[in-house]
Amino acid sequence: MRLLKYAILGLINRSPITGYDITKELDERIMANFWHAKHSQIYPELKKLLEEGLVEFQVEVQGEKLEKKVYTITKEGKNEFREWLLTDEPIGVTPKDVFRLRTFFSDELPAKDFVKLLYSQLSMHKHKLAYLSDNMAKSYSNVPMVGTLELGDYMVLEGAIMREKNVIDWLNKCLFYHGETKDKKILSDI
Amino acid sequence: MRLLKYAILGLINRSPITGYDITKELDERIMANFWHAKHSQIYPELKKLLEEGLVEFQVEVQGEKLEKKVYTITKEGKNEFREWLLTDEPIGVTPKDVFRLRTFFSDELPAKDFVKLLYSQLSMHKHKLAYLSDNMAKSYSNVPMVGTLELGDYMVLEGAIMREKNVIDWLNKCLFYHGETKDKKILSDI
DNA sequence: GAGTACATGTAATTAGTTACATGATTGA
DNA sequence: TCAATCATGTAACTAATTACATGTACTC
Repeated sequence: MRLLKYAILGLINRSPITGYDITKELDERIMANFWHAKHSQIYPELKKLLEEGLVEFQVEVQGEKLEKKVYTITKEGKNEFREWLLTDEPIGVTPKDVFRLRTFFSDELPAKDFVKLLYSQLSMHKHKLAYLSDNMAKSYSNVPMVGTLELGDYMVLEGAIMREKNVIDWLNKCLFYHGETKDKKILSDI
Repeated sequence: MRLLKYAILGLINRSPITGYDITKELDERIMANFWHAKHSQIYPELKKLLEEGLVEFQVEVQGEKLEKKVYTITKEGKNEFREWLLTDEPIGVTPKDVFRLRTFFSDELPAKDFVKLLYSQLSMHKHKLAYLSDNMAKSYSNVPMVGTLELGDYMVLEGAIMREKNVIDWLNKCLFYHGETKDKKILSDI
């Protein structure tokens, strides 16, 4: 389905960008909440898009001689991207989740060992939630208008926050089933 | 990281099973809520596990001549599986989500087209939630005991239900941001 | 001058999907 | 007898990760 193609095309469509910056978007910034790719996948894909005439680039020189390729989208690229954006799709297979795989088989483990894993996951997801909430608070004081670039960012960021909260709720439920009460949890946090 | 290895090993560890039935578990049953693989990936992996001495099989004959291989786990297999089950891990990259990719770029679309996509996703996720809830109601009247096989099933099924509810909440929020009120939604459902 | 970030690529390997291939069993 | 399901595999291809490879710019 060439989905990476559309992730990259969409980014270039937003504004001219280098392969390096595309990598950063997909690796650390807001897009990392629903897509990711390493630079070793991005550069070959850019080459392909170039051959297909969907993007083009101009060389910009940074400092004395460091050349960077700034990609822009072509008319054909914009058309293909818009067409893809409009297509509806079935919800497809549920993404893989290693911790749920462990949870499924957790009866093989002494309960106290699994509880330890639950607390560890809980701690990591709480940190991630704090990071995302902080990002949200710093970036938006209210919901952006429909039709703006910012609303897309806002919706996916809110989705990521809701997802983390939900995972935390689930982990707490699993802890509860293992006899771990909120009181115990608070003590363990100190 | 050979994660499919552990998914398969865990299943065989639960009880002797054929490649065909492993496929069904990963394709349609409860495991599909957090892992999946096609038979074309499973049969070669079973071969590998066999070579590594982690599993073995006996041939059972169905009817006149249809042979099936029933796999069981070896002592070494059980040890490796238990060791893996105990290891803690970082939360890792967020899984890819095509609809969120579209959402991120939704400003490129006329609002009414994106709203249509939102309603479509909402409908599909509601159906999935109904299916999962039905499954839960039919299978469990209360939470299984700690240490039972059933608690693993219960926790991941509950996790899947919570996840669907959460996605539905998020879709409704996105619809709200686009001026779609609950009233409108109810009308559109008729 | 050293370390980090910027910048772009390729090679080798592993993971996963789609298509090809074959045959038996069961129930309507 | 026909269709669906049971049952097991391989081949070709696409997607993704890890490792290899190189050089510049900026800041302390």
